[in-house]
Amino acid sequence: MTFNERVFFVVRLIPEGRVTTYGMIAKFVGAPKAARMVGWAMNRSHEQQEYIPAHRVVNRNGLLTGKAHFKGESMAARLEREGICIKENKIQQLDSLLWDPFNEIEIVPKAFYDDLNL
DNA sequence: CGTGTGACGGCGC
DNA sequence: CGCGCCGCCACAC
Repeated sequence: MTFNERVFFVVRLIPEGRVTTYGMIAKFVGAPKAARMVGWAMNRSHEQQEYIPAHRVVNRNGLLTGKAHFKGESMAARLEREGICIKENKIQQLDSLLWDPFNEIEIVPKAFYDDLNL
């Protein structure tokens, strides 16, 4: 799997009403210092066939830094519709909503780490 | 090939 | 607390 494919795989597992951060995803896909690339992957996520809940990815402070890239329903509205409370463009109670892939993902595809030089 | 550009984050000051 | 710097790496040109 490529970097983007690994990122998409993780994002697709985020449940409704929960969020995770660019940095956490970057760590999980084996590129801990490439959080920016996760954001870039989210840009490309629209072009994917499968549904990728990109609105559930926020920055480490809970800010909706990617909101400019959502067409139609806004990023904030999508999150609020899932029961998440947002004030001043920021997720409230981030700690209790945070979905950490390292704690939550039990099984990864065999091919997940294939392209990774560990 | 080279360079610029990010939906970021960690660290230093 | 708020900057600024820089590593990171996929991709467009």
